[in-house]
Amino acid sequence: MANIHDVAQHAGVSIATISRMLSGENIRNRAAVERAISELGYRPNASARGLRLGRHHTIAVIVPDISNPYFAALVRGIEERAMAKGFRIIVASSDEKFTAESDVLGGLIDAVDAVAIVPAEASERTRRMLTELGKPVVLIDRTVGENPEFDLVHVDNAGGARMAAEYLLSLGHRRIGVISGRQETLPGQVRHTEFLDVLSAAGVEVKQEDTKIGEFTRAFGHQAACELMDTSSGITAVFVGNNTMAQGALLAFHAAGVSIPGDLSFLCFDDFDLAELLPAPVTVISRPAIAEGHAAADLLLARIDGADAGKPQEFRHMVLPVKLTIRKSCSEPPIH
Amino acid sequence: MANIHDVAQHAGVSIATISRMLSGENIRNRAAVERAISELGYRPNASARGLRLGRHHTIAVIVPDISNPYFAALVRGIEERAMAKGFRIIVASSDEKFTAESDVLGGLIDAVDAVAIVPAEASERTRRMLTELGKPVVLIDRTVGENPEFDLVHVDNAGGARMAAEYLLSLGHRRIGVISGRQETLPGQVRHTEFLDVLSAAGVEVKQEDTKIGEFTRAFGHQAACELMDTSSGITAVFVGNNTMAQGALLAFHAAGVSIPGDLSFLCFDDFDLAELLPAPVTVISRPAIAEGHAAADLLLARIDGADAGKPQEFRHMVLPVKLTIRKSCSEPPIH
DNA sequence: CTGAAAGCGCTAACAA
DNA sequence: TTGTTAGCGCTTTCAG
Repeated sequence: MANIHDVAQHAGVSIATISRMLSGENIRNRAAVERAISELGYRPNASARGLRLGRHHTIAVIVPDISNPYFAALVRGIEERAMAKGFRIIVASSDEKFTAESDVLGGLIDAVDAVAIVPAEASERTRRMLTELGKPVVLIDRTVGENPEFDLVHVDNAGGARMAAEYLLSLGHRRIGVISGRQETLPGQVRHTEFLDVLSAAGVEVKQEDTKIGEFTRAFGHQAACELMDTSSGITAVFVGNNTMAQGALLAFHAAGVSIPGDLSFLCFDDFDLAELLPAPVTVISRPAIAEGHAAADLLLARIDGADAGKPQEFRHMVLPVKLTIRKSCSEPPIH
Repeated sequence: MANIHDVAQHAGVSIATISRMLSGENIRNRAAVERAISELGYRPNASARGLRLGRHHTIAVIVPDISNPYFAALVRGIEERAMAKGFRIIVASSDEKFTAESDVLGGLIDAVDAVAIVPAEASERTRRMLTELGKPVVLIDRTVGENPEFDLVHVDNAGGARMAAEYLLSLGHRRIGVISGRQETLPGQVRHTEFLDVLSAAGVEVKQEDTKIGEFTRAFGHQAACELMDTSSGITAVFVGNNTMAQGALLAFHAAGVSIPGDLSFLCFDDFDLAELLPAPVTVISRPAIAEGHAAADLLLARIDGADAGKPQEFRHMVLPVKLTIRKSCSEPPIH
């Protein structure tokens, strides 16, 4: 581990000269220094530089669960942009727990320049914790507290829910079930209410017993589907709020021998691998996870530059489009 | 951002006392210091500590692509164990490129204590690059060069391939196609040759034209399946070396209207989500990605401790078991 | 264009 | 048990 002193000695100059060359200044015998650097395999020490500069070329990325394909793709998007600008990322999973986020960020914050987070809670304490970090923050997919002073990236949840509702309506469905995620989250809440609003405007009300709200998990999706089959025999279509719940629900319907779309039309948010290969290739509202990652990283990188340049910036909200991918899991309701 | 001086002043002691308390020593008025710390919201600066100690409580994790579900699960496993021991992880995707690995690690190495990597190449230059890092390294899933002096975690590829071959043989298949990944990688090579060896021992030879070798990608899997359909009409079963290639192949067979297992039995390495929901739920050799991550992190953490304690350790190879999950994509060959 | 020296925040001798 | 101090590797004044 050669350090700057070794290089200086090797090249017969002072350490200041090395440092200057590394930061792009012109020096007299650049050739000798370059040779010394490559001969010794010198790499500036990141900790020393971070300590001195207060900048670490590192972004903290906190997601609920890195092993969820959607979040993995999101992280990939952030990583691509960050790497391109010479930044690296520290990744942590929160398991949807505020305390995990808080602990991780507490121990991390003075080693990173910015934070990209899919927050577990929309709570006030989350907003406060993030504000107190004193570093650029971008919220992804979900908001937090009231008027958060952060950049924000999410997809057009309302538009997606609207397309879903209109599509189901256009096929003739009038008795529809809904499986939605936690209403304390932005996507959980917006997708749910917007979907119901569109139906309602068309004179279609979703019954209490046809509405299931819970965690964004495969387990809850499964449970909700089972409950729907138990208690409400009348629905002809179901709308599910995300991919993990959708997988659970699909498994439950399949196990119970419910034919899709013969007995039940199925529509959900988020695409997934192999969707085309299912017996009834599933129709989805898909969103661009990688692009969301790109947008989030761009926002952060811009703000880091801005902080350097001393120019304050407005907080920006980026809303990315979703699209309705029609496959074969929805049809007209069965005739009675 | 309060620092140790602020705390010392606030509590009326010297900075050394603070530092001591933080490292668990007994001090006289611990109460006052604790109060000062929480009032000022003091957090020791990670860069300063890293610079001073040369230890960073950080592990670099390099995988080919974090958005691949298998690698995402692997990272999750590493993360779980690392976090539990107070370590954090820096994640980077290499896109199967040596240069990316080398660049990333070069810029990273003096900010981390150890490296977990799924290396892109089994090449000698990879072995050398990793050795020159001078830090604990664990290789996951693949080896590198000859007699690498690293810990190694992988699954029982040979056993899995053997089970696959025996299962297909037991169903009566005699003309079998193989789609395998890059032979420069451990799993690519072992799965391929072991599979062929078992068949060969049973007197079954796989024809040249029924063997497709390429990248571990969805695109290659698709292409290979298409080629198989074009050139070799005689195969009754196909064995695919991993999940991404399997997805591509499945898509191709489906598009061509090949019925599984009616026309063709299908068996692959790696489980995937929704496998049970496919028209022919696919039979797989599945491996424990999270457990591999746990094992890798444990090895690294032990070695970091060992380095501290000055006790040298043997390099350890951990081989985790795989299992044959029989679903419905394999049957007896069609009768002619 | 260059070098000497201060100091980022912390830990670990060393002295008391 | 405590305080003083050197120094981890680097960047950046300040003089030259």
